[in-house]
Amino acid sequence: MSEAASPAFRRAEPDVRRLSLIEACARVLARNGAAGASVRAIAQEAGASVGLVGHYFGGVDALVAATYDHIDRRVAEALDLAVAAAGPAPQDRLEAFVTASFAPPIADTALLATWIAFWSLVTARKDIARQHDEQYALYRARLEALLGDCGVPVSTRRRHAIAVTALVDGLWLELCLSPGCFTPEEARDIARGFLASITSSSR
Amino acid sequence: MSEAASPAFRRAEPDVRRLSLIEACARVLARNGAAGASVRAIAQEAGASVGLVGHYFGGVDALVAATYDHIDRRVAEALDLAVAAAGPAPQDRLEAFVTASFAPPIADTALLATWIAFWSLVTARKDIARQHDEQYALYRARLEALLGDCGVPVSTRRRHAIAVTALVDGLWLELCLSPGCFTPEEARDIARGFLASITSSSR
DNA sequence: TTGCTTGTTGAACAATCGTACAACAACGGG
DNA sequence: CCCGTTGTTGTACGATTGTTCAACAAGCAA
Repeated sequence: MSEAASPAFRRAEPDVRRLSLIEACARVLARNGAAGASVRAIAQEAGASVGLVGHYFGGVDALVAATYDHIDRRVAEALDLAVAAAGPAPQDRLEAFVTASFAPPIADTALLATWIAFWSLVTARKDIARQHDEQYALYRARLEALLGDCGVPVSTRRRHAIAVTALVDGLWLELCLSPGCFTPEEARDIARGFLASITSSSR
Repeated sequence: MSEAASPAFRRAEPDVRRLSLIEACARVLARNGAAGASVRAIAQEAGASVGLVGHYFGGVDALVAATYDHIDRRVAEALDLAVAAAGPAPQDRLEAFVTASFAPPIADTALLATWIAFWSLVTARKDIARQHDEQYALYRARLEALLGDCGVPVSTRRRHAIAVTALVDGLWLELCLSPGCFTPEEARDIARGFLASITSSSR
């Protein structure tokens, strides 16, 4: 009697497997913090073997960097979605872009864990520092474009983009780090007020 | 012939030894990042043995927490110094308090490393989360007092303190994380402009 | 079916981790 | 001078780390 035993494992499309490892890494990061994100913990979370991490990413640091990159893209998509849902008015679009950082899925402790793990690599590794610079520049460029649509002149656009980014980052960080200190609504109102002071003065 | 060999080690005052371990921890954190802050690396940096860390702090996490606490106090002292040097005018004192974060010794990659290492513990450990909440509340209370001196009414004081803290934290973070993206002077100007919009509207 | 490609596994490895603890020695009080 | 206190040392220990790699098997082509 020939018995077709269930396969010991499934072969996956490279991209699919990569994604499952990345998502597992994000979950472990959120659950155990940066210190607990070991190869074995991530592999177990993904239902794969330890060797696969090395096979697809070469090392743990690279996997963390890839996880940051992936989550950063997801954040960017969430921001795009918020802007698209805001309608055509430039002011509304700018406000939607900014305040989306204080609501799910962006304001999330799980995201913070990934960010912190990534930041802890920026100081030591040069290539990761460059990756951070690039993604930060990308975010600011999007913000500058939205500011431009609201009539903020080129001369002050860069400066205001830096300011808004800092304010949002600071609020988001504290919101994730110690929720209960202030509410997402308060953060949103603060950001709104700041945007109003910018766009009203450039008209 | 009785030879008085040079002592193999010196006994130190408990506080002195604690401090030397804390400062060594900060240096290692700055040099190797959060991942490289092992008991052995810290002990070697302090010129002490591995056992002393356990003797004085009980564990590495507690040492990192103590390091954060110590550096946080040093930052508070630096802020006090900046305020004291600013003179009597409330506006000047507030501005000095805020803009001091963008200059040495506060704007420093070494400080950032300590902060990140500490943040990475906040998610996982409850007692460290409470320590963070307390120190954040302390900072904000100082800021609220300075805002009050500038005539900001009680009703909006809390909200503005949260906003200023977030802006400063965001600027400080990015300044340390990728220096060269914008200058300390730009950060200072941005913070100044924000403070002006707060204090001028409450008069 | 047969054979090849290659995604996948998991054991093995050296290195490093944090903690515990018995032995040692510096220092002050007798 | 000696003796007790205690700060200090460093080894030993088991657990865990990241990485490597030979063996295996899933899936596809012929």
